Amino acid sequence: VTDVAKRGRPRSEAARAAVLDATVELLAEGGMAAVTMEAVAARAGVSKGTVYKWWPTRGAVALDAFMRSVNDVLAFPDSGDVETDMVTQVEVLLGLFRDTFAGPFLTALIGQAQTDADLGAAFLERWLNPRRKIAGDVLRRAAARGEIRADVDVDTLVDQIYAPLYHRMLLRHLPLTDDLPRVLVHTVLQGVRLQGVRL
Amino acid sequence: VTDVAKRGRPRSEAARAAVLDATVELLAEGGMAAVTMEAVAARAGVSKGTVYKWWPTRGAVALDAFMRSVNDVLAFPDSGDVETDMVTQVEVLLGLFRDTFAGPFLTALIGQAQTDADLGAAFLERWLNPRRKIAGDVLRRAAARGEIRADVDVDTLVDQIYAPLYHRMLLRHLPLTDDLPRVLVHTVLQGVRLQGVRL
Amino acid sequence: VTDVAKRGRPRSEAARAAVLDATVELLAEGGMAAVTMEAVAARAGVSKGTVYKWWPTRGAVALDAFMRSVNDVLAFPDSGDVETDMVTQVEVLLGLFRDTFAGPFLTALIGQAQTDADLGAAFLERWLNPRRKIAGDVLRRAAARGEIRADVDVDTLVDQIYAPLYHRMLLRHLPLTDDLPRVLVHTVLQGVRLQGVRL
Amino acid sequence: VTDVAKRGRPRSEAARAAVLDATVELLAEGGMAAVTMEAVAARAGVSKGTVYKWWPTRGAVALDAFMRSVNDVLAFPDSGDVETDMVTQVEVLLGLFRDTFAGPFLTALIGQAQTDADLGAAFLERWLNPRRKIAGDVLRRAAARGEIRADVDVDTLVDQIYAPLYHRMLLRHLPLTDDLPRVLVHTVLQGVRLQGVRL
DNA sequence: TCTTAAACGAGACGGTACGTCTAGTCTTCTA
DNA sequence: TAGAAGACTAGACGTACCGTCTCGTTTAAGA
Repeated sequence: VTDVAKRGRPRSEAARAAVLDATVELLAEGGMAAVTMEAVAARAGVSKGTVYKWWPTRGAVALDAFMRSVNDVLAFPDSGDVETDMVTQVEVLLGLFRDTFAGPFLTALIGQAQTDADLGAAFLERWLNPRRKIAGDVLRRAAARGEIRADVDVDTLVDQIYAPLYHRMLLRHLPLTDDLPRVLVHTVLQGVRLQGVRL
Repeated sequence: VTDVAKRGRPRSEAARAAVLDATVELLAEGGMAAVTMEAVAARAGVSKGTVYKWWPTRGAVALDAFMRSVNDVLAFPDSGDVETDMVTQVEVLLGLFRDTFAGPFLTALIGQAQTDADLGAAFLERWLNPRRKIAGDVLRRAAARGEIRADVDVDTLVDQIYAPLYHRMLLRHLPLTDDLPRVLVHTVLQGVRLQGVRL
Repeated sequence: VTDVAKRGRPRSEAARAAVLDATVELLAEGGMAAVTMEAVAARAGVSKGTVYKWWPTRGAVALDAFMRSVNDVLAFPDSGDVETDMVTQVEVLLGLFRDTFAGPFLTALIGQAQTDADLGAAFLERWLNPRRKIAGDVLRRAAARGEIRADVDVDTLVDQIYAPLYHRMLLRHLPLTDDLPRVLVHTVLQGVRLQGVRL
Repeated sequence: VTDVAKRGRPRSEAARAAVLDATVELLAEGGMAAVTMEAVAARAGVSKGTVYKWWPTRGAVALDAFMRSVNDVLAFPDSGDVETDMVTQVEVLLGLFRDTFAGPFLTALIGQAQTDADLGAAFLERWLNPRRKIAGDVLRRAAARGEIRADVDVDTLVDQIYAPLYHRMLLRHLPLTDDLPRVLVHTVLQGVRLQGVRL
C-alpha cells in the first residue's frame, strides 16, 4: 500500500483514454503508418507533450491500445483430451487474427518491433509469453497423463502450432483457413503421440 | 531477341551497384532505420533522383540489395530420404538466418513489408515462394514414393517446418538452436508417415 | 562574306521556332515562373540539349521570344512639333505595355535580369537603348529648332517621360491611364521650353 | 491593451533576428540568388520549419530584412521652398540607392516581386507608398501655398521625379549621378510652376 | 554513292532547393 | 504538478529543375 500523498494535479484518465481511442481509429484508417505521435495527439485532442510523458514511442501507445481492446481470451478449456483442447484454442486465436481488429494490430506491432527493441520485449511479456505459457501447460499436462511422449520439446511444439498462424498473417502467402487449426494440431500431436496412429 | 533500339543515355550500372552496396553497409551499421533514401544516395555518391528513378521505396532498394547479396541457396539435396533432405535444408536456412547478414536483413524487410504492400508482394515472389516451392516438391516426391501419406497438406507442412524459424527470428522469444531443424522436421514427418513410428 | 563551307546537319529552324512559340505560351499561362528550360523543351517537343545549345539561360530564350513577337514599333512620327510627336510615341508604348503581351513579357524579363547580368545587357542593347536613341533624337531636333532649351539633359528628359511607364508596370502602384502620356510629356516639355507657358 | 493570455511557448526573438541577419549576409555575398530558404536557415542556425512558420517565401524574408536594416529616412525637410525640399529628399534616396546596401536589396526585391504578387503588395505597402505619400504631401502643400499650379497631377509628378531613380537602378542604362536630383526636380517643377520661368 | 560532321531526340546522371512532415524537446500559462 | 498550447532543432520525405553527359539517329555537304 502506497500511502505516499500524491501532490499536484492527478493524471487525467480522460487523456489516457482519448489517446488509446485515437490510436485504434488511426490504425483502422491508415495502418501503423498513420499512427504518428503527432496524429495521435491531434486526434485525441491532447498535447504532444502529454503523449510523450506517458509513452516513449508510438509502438508503446499501440501496444497499450491493443491490450486494452482485446478481451483477454486466455481461458483455456481442459476437456482431458489434448487435441480437442489445442484445436479449440487455436481456432479462437485464428478467429481473433482473421476476423477482428487484432490481425492488423498484431502485424503492425510485430513490424514495428523490428526497429524498436523495447516494443519487442514488451510485446513478448504482455502478449506472446502468456499465451505460450498456457499452451505449454496443456502439453505438459498431456505428457504427464501419458498422452504424448514425456521427452517432448514443448517450446518447439508450441511454435509448430502457433508460428504458422503468425507467419501467414505477416507474410500473406496463404490464407488463414478454417481447417488450419485442426491440421496444425493433428499433425504435430500425431508426431509425438505414444501409441500409434490416431485418425 | 529484342531489336528495340535503345534511345538515350543507358542506365549506369555503376550507380546501381553503388546504391545496393551502400544499402548493405547502412543496414549493417544501423539497421533498417539507417536505410533512408537520403543516406543511401549520399553514401552511394548518387543523386536522390536516380535512386527514386529505379526504386519506389527504401524497402524496394533493400530487397534488391538483399537478393543480390545472398548467393542463392536454392539447391536442395535429393538423397532419397525426405527427413535427411529436409533437415539439411532447414539447417542451411537456419545458418543463414542466425550466422549471416540475412537475419537482420529479413527481419527488417518483413517489418517494413507490414506498411508496404508492394514490398510484401515482391518479397513473396522473389524470396519466400521459390523456397516454399522446392521444399514442397521434396514433400510431394516423398508422398509419391510412399514415404508419407498421399493426402498430406503440403503447404501447411512447409509452414510447420519453416514458420518457427521466421517466428523466432522475428519475435526473439527463443533462440535458433542447432537441434531445431532436426526436431522440427522429425516431429512433423512423424505425424504424416505411413508406417508407424520411426525413431 | 563568310564562304566558310558549313558541314554537318544545319540548324533546325523548326526547332528554333518551336522553342520560341513554347516560351510565349508558357509565359502566357504561368508567367516567367513557368518558363523553365525543362518545360520549354518539353512543350516544344525538343530535347533539352538543343535548347541549351542555342540559348544559355531561360532569360535569353525569353528575350528572343519577346523580340520575335513584337512588331517593331520604332517608327517615330515627325510632325515638326515635339510635344505632339512625343505624346504619340508614348501612347504607342503605353498601349503596348498595357494591352498586349509585351507587358508581362517585359516585367518578367526585367525581373529576371536582376539576377542575370548577361540578360540585362542584352535587354539594353536590343530593346531599351534603340528606343531611347530615337526619342532622344526627337528632343535633340527640337532643341536644334529652338523649341526647347539647347542645354537640356536629354537622357534625363527621356527618363522622366519613359521611366514612369516602366515604374507603374513593374511596381503596380498606379494604373497606366490614357491621359498619362499627355501629362508626362507636357509637364516635362513645359519645364524645358524656351518661351513662357503653353497651355 | 491586450490582456489576451498568451498560451504556449513564445516566439523566439533570437531566431527571428538570426534569420534576418543571415539574410542580409547572404544577399551581400551572392545576391538574391544566394538567399534560399535552405541557406538562410543553415546560416541562421535555425530549422527550416521555423523559417517557413514565419515567412512564406524568401522574398518575404528579404523584405523584412531590408525594412529592418534601413534606418527609416522618412523625415522630410520643410524649408518652405518646394524645390529645395524635394531635391534634398531625392538626394537622400539616391545616396541610399547608390552608396548603401539598399540598392542591391531593392533591385533584388523588385525583381523577385515580378513572380511573387504577395511580395509586390507588401513591398508597396511597406516601402513605396509611404515614401510616395510624404513626397506627394510636400507637393500638395506647395500647391496650397501657390508655388505650383493647383490642378497638378501629384501622382504623376512624383513618378517623374522618383521613377528615373528606380529605372536607372534596375536597367543600369545610365549611372545615378550627383546632379540627377537637381535636374529631375527642377525640370518637373518648372513645368508646373505658376509664374514663368525661374532659373 | 559514300563518308563525315554537326544537330537532333531521348533520357540518365549528380546536384540542389523546394515545401512538407514527423520526431522529440522545451517553454509558458492554466487548471 | 499535470496538462494544453505551441515554438523549437533536426532531418527525411518525394518532387522539380538545373546543366551535363552519353547514346543512337538524322541531315546535308564534301569526297
